[in-house]
Amino acid sequence: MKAVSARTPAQGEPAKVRRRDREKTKAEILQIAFEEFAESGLLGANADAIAARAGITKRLIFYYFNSKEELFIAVLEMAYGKMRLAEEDLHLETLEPEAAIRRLAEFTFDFHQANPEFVRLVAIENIHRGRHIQRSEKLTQMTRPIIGQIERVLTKGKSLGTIRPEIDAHELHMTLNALSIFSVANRHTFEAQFRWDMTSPEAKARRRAEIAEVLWRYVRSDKAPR
Amino acid sequence: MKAVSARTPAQGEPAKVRRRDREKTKAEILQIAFEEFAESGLLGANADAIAARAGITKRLIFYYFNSKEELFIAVLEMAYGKMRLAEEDLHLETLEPEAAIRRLAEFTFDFHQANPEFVRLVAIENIHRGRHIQRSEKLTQMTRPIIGQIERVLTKGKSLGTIRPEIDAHELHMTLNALSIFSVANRHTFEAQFRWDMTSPEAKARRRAEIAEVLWRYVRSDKAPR
DNA sequence: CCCACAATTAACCTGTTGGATAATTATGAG
DNA sequence: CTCATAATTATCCAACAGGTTAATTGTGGG
Repeated sequence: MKAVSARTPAQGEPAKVRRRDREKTKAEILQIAFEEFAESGLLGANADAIAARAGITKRLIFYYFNSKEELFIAVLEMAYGKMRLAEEDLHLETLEPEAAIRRLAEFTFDFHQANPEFVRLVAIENIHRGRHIQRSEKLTQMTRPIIGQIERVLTKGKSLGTIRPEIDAHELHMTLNALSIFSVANRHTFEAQFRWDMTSPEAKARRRAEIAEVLWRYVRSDKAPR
Repeated sequence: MKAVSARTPAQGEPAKVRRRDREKTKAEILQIAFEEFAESGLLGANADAIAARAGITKRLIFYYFNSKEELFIAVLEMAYGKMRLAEEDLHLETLEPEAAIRRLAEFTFDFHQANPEFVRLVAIENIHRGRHIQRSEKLTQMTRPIIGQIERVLTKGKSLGTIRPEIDAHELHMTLNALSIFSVANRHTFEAQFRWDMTSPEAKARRRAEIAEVLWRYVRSDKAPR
């Protein structure tokens, strides 16, 4: 909470007097654009609406981000950046293989459940055939440290004989993401088809356990039945 | 191939003279709308473009389908109907549990790979929170016979002791669909992040086998290691 | 043969919305 | 204090696109 100007606004006074803070303004636009894009898609999101919610003029959006598409790319960069950060906090190395795999599964599931806007954004970007993620230097460069973590868990498990030698880190990651993302991304059509509530705490808990189980049974060695 | 009018068009003559066939015109609009919606989404798809490709006037679309949203619903109904039909041709009952589960996995994978437009359409409908699928009588009524088939396989496997008793048909179906759909729906962001080609014949074959393996290892009983 | 009706077309209308032009205002360096 | 510059606003615009009005034309039944 840094001082914004010479005039100190009275406590509780609505901050309607916009201070000229480049970074803060950009960050606010980005956050609101994130929500709007996740809600309505690239085409559905409306620049006027973003400006209104951010309490600024539409022109400012283009002043800082040039075009709607570039704004969308910036939003993607921010969203993926946050996930990457969260992944770094996982310390799978400290755990035994089975615990590590289960923790990884549960972490991924929880992350997607807690960030449905992110999941929707990814779905939207895929509808657009990944054209923006490809165009972004930052995103094509951005490594995903989680792959390294998974590889280390697998190596350890394979040498201990508790994990099958043929398991591949990328395939595992794909399997896990597929399972985890589906629960958020395909919620609506699935619920409509089967009248199956996927949002209740019980349904979520069940699915969370199920995914961890699927994953562990997939990787575990046949020789070491538990 | 039924006769369309008194005048028989010469072989190879472009059928630019539109015959006044209500059902045929509707079907053509529907097919092209399906492709356009899958390609560009509900908002991105363009009525003029659909009309142009169908060789008719835009007005006809609204004459037959009232609005873009209703056209989209009709497209969804057609697409889900086709999947339902395909599912009926699966005869899992004739197979032993393991073979049935593997066949189910491979069938589902192949269907999604062969019908990426369908997968995209489902993703698009989910972005719109399933609002159209909910509005459609036909779709909310439409049962999915595959669930019954899965249940019968599970029952058989459980009584034989080859499938774990706690496996649930809906959870299994969700797991399989998640894995299968992901390979099509999230192709682009996944490929961009990991530079992992998911479309080569080898990658597809590998993934296909992997999914069948995941599924079987998930459902099989601990007592009967193969 | 003809006419009622349905299929189809041509032309139009209007709200929306990315984006642009140009003026304004706050701020910090000197 | 002041002035150059950057942040911000007010206003406008042109294209696009969903939907409509009204006219036209083909066809099958009488």
